[in-house]
Amino acid sequence: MNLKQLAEELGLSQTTVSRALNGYPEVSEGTRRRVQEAAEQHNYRPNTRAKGLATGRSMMIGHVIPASTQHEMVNPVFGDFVAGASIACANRGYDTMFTRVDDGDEEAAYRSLMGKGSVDGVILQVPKIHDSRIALLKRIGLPFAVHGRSSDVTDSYNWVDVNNTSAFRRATEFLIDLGHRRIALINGLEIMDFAKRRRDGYTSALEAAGIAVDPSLMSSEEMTEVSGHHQTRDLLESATPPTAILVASMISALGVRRAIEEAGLKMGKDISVITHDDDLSYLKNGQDVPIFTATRSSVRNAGSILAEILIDSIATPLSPPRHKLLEAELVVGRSTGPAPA
Amino acid sequence: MNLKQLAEELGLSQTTVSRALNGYPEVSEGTRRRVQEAAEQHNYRPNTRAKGLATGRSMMIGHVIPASTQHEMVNPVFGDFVAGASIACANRGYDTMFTRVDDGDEEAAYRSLMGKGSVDGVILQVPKIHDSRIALLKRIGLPFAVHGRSSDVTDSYNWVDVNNTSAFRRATEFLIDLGHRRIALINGLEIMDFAKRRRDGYTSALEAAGIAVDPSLMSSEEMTEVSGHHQTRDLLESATPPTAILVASMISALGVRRAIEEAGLKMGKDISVITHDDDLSYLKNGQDVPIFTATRSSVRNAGSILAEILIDSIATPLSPPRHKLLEAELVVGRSTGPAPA
DNA sequence: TTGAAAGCGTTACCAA
DNA sequence: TTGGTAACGCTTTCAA
Repeated sequence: MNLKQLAEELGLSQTTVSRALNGYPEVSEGTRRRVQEAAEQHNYRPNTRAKGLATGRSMMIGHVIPASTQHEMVNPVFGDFVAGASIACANRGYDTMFTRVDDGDEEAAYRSLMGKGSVDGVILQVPKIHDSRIALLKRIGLPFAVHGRSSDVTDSYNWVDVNNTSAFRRATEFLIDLGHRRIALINGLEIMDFAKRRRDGYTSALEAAGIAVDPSLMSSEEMTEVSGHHQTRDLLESATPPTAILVASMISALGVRRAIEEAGLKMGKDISVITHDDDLSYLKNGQDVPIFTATRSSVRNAGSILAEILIDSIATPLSPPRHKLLEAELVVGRSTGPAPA
Repeated sequence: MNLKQLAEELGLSQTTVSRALNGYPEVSEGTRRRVQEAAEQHNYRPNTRAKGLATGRSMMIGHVIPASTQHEMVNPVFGDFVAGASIACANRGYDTMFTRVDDGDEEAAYRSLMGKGSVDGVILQVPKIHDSRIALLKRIGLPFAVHGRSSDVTDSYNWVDVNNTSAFRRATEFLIDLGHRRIALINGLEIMDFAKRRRDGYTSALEAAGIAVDPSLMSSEEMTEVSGHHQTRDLLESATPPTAILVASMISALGVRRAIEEAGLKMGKDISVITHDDDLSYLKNGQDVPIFTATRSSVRNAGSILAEILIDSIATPLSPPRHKLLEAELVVGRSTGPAPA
């Protein structure tokens, strides 16, 4: 059933039926009800492509996943983020599209999405410290928003991020408070912006406590079980092994646990381990200090906020962000778009 | 740049340009080259929605993810499957769309996708033993293919599955060969078809070896770390604990490991544990017997084959599957569609 | 080998 | 408050 047939059945014009269904004010209440009922009864849904062609919008938000980030899909937070974003999109009438590309084909993918008009905007994840995608998207004019920040990029853009720096600072402080002095950091690749921020949090806590930063205790690799395993093994085999380990990723942590077990050590007794995905807080001077709190739900929340911001910026590219910015424990949202016209 | 502009620039009609770009034979080679070069140079891409409207196809394959299956997204095999499918789709010119729905809204989601014409077909995952989605999709005429099977469904449909039964039979045989007699199965929820098949493989191996199936050694719950943990704890606390555990999911296995560690037992010494995601084979009478081999790449492969099958069935709904069916170690593909006209 | 023109199912402008 | 009609950007039939 299409609009034409529905209109004929009702003895009305397509125009009126369309208006009634899309909530235009100039339709009489009686007509509107009649139209809505008929539409309901015939299970009518406007064709996406026709609607898109007429309006010039695809009502679709894209996610481009390069192969190298592929293993990120293993990461629960990826799923949480995407779920949060896609629900928020759906609430605003937007669908979610995935494009999986080989490394190096990303630029082509964005150009293609833009050229074919298949999406109204894209969500960027896992930005690098210097991320060329941002400049590209600005250049070709495809609206976007970033989950995370890109330190070296001076262009303005919208982003939402977890507060990695303060989370890792607090975690390090916690371990210091427990009496640890040799605290290792098992980090992700530090071309990733979030990894750099995490390290910054870690080093700043050490420095504040007057503990020298020891490079041999810091390790930066892909966040996989295999990497986590040998990063840990190397640490444990060194002349002066750490008494505590701070792990940036739940996936790496699998390998960390395994290596500790293999070394015959007992976690929590011989060595302390904190992972970013732990839901953790502790009492300090009678105060409950959060460390990593509900990371996964924060990320889901971030996805949903980010989607909202993106969609707002699509609807009215030059208006100020009409968004309540969050500055919650772990989620920081900020909109640094151009000033309104 | 759109077709009209490109045609004007070339001094040709839209018709000819369209034909040249879409590989129609009746275009002279000279014209074709000229058109292709101009298209290349201007970075022209046909608008998806216009093309879709004209052809009646959306060139989009959908995945509907209900909230309850959400946690499946945590499972690496989910990512692998989706990656395999989406690459295969891309190779055939199809995009991939995700719809995340609340539990119970699935039926509405499929109806909506069909009604709006947003997808040409959908991929079903994690079928239940009796799965009502299959009948629904047949009823509304939305092409689909299933990753896994639905034992209680008698309708014909296309599916690709991992051979769960034989994998779990072999794994159980392996443990029996090692001398184990009290082998536990930590399974997913057995309303899922694959979970039932896994149990069947497990029990059939026990029966073949003359070992009585002990219900107290079989546990069936959600595949989460928390469940895996307490399933294992219960097993270990029983009067007659198992000497080996067969775990259906890598996520549950996290909890299993933790529970074993907490009980002060050592894996591989006090108790043997095999997980479905292990890449495992063993020597038996001088022969290398595969157990779980490269499950993740099998699943990726399954995704790709399934997408191909789905797309073939969309293109020519009544033709016989022109597909090479696989009967590899762990992947079984089979097409049981209606006979060709 | 090429082109004109009629769709595809909507929305949106301009009249009535 | 309603309707006629021209877009939207492409494919496809029919003619030339």
